[in-house]
Amino acid sequence: MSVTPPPSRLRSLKAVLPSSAVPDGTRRRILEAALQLFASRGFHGASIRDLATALELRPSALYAHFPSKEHVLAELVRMGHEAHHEGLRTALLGAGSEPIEQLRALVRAHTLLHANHPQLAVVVNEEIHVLPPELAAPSLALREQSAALLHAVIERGRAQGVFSVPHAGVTAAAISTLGLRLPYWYEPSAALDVDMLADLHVELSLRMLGVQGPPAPVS
Amino acid sequence: MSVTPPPSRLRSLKAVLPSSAVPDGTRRRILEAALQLFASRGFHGASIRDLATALELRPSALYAHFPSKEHVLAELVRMGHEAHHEGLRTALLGAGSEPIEQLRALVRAHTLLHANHPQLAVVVNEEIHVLPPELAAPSLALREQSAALLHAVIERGRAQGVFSVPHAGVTAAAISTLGLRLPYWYEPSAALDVDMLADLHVELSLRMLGVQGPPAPVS
Amino acid sequence: MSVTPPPSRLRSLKAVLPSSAVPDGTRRRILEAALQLFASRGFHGASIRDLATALELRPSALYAHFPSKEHVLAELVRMGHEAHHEGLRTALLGAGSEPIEQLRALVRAHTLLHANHPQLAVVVNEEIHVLPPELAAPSLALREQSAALLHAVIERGRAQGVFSVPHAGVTAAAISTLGLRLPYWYEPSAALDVDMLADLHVELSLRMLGVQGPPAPVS
Amino acid sequence: MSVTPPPSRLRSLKAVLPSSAVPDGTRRRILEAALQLFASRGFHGASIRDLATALELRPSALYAHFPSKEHVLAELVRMGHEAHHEGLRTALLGAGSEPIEQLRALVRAHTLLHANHPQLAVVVNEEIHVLPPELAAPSLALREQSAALLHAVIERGRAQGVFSVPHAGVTAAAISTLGLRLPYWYEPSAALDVDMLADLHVELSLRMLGVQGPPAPVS
DNA sequence: GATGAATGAGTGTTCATTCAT
DNA sequence: CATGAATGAACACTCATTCAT
Repeated sequence: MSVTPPPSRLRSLKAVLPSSAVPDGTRRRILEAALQLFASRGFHGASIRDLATALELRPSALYAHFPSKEHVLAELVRMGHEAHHEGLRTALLGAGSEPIEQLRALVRAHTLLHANHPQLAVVVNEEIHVLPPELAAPSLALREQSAALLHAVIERGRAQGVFSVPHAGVTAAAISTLGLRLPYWYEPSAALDVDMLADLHVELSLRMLGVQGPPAPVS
Repeated sequence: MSVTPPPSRLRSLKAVLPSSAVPDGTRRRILEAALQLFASRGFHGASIRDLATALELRPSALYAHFPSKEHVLAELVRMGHEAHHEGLRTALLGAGSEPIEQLRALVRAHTLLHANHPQLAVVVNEEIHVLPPELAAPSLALREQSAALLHAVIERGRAQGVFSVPHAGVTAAAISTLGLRLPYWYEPSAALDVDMLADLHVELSLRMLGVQGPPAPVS
Repeated sequence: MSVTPPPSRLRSLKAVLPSSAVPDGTRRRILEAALQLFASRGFHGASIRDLATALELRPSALYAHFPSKEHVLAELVRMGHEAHHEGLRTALLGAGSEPIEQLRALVRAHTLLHANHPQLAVVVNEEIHVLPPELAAPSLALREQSAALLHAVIERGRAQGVFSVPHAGVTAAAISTLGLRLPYWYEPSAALDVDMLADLHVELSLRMLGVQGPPAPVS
Repeated sequence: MSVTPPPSRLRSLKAVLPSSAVPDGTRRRILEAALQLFASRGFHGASIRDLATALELRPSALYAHFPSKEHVLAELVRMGHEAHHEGLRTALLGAGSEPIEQLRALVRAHTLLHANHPQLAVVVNEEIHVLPPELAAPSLALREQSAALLHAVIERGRAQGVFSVPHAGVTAAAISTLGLRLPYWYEPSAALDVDMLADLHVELSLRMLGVQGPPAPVS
């Protein structure tokens, strides 16, 4: 009966995998289409038939590449967490030893990842809970490692007296959150491109950490 | 057949409706059970049968109270937005005319609502997208009004020179976001109760707005 | 493509449940239709859709009465074993204390049950192996009790010297087997009705046990 | 996904083809693995994928050797019936002209075949019904010829007055049945090896035919 | 001979919903 | 108000089989 399109929580941008690790071919196409569908309708809201239709394949063909729908999600979630963790780690490595520079690098990378891969960010954060524990575990481990990177930088900055913060945990959560909600409202534009956005998030983070930034430009 | 419990994205606290507007009775019990289920498994992940089972009722009995599963969600989403909007409006009314006091009031109310009603916050933010436009519209309108309250305060503060901010929109988004992710990590405790949390969010918000707070206490 | 009817291992007699314990209604109709289908095509060869079609129902309607296809089979297998065990026990109770009379009663009951309920005999014996252990267990327990009845009679007869047998176990198996293959070749007729058949099996059993019967009639 | 092994109706002995007519190679390996699987799970319960997995092959590889799954079964059924018929014929040829000796030979051969090739016995008897008539026909013809051999011996013995039997058909069925259920309970052991079993079946058959055997040994 | 990718039909089962009682 | 029985569509997934390589 229904001819109206199903509701979607994200604009239908082309979904882009962050990793070059997945070789071209049907497997990659499945992951990309699934990323798009899971991001816009949720794991339970997107059926294997929807996925097959989007790929111009028959549902059964998917099972030559993944043992189950859950495994497709698990792979996306794993890739998302790895790209995120790798992005943070690489940023930190190029940032010298100053806590302020390290924080700049982390926040910038965090924001760029979420702004450039909004679908993956959504899937990773909203759908990981449908995975059974054994499929979610590797990603949850990575997540903790990534959180630890931020915490360590904040603690070092505090120890050195460059950060001044009422509550390290809540502040760290606030800084993380800056990126996590991006996919729901941000869309790159000339007036606010990803680079400017990253700069703004860096500035806001430093303010929360009690670091006096340069004088704020007019809006 | 399945023995293992389905994965859940939230701890299974007792779900609590914010409003006294719903009279006791089966209708209220349905809303409370649905809130719990939709929050922990998502709208598509929780079936009418699950809901009926949780209520010790037969699925068909629910249709005497709501015309469809979607209408149950719509009602929750509406209540959530109304409670939120009402909470912000009330806070603002009691806050005097100073932008700093107004912002304090808004952030405090925003944080308390999300900390005290985590299930409703999750359902309102993650599941509204499954509603067809006509059911989602009233809530989306309220949401814009609530956002406008925050924007107006920030703009007034800026005009009066008490807020100094690199980008009003991004900063407003950052402040809103502070509350939205709470349900995923925050749990009230003696070491960090909801009141302290609200104070911390106020402090972080003011810092982002360039307002020098009191000297930060250690940890 | 295929328009030819699926192969069947049994003639399509009306399947008859042995028990009056199942009340009339859809549940009973399902059991009867399943008995017919499982007997003629095997559990795996008969689909839920076949069953629903035979009942002029939609497949989903079956799940209001049984939680799974396996549970339908399990119920049939249980009923078959209970009817069998009950039949043997009742026969034995009315047979006095003479081993020969007791054996007569057991063989007669065993044969009548298999001859009168060929579908149930086939399902019970050929399909029980598809049940998971927990569903098969009660029936397997009954089966052992039934076997024990026959063994006990043979042993008592041997102890009293009225039976003379080269190997009790093999002979007991041979007597049991007399009934088990009946559904594959026997069809009641005026020339060989179930009563005559039971008499013949009694005679053959006694001969195997070394008991001199009455002079054999000419074919 | 399933971790528990599928239920099986036969112990997982190594399945052994009776015939040296099948040359070594993949075709023979397929037949042996199929024999094992069809015997333990039934034709419909064992998939081409199961078969390929057991052979460490891909499903498509099987189609270079057999045109369909049904043809694999048909070949097994044909081989089983030929081995059986050949076994009976050979036994009869070496048995002289006395009905008693002929019957001894037939029963002995029948029992040895079923005891030594339980999987084939099960497949031949329980799965032939899934074959379409044209694939089953040759085997059914052989089956009738084998039955005719037994009937002929019984009739000659009756005509000569050495057998005395209440009903030739029922008695012949009883004698045949002796072998058919063997795979479900018999396992060769030192206490009851196949040779002893064959002797016992000969003895039981002769008793059913009214021939006084040697005095029965104790147990 | 064997493979990997695909197909089309079909599997058992669950879905939200209806309706007579 | 609530139930039990039913529906029709959809679900994730498996089936035997094909075919280009």
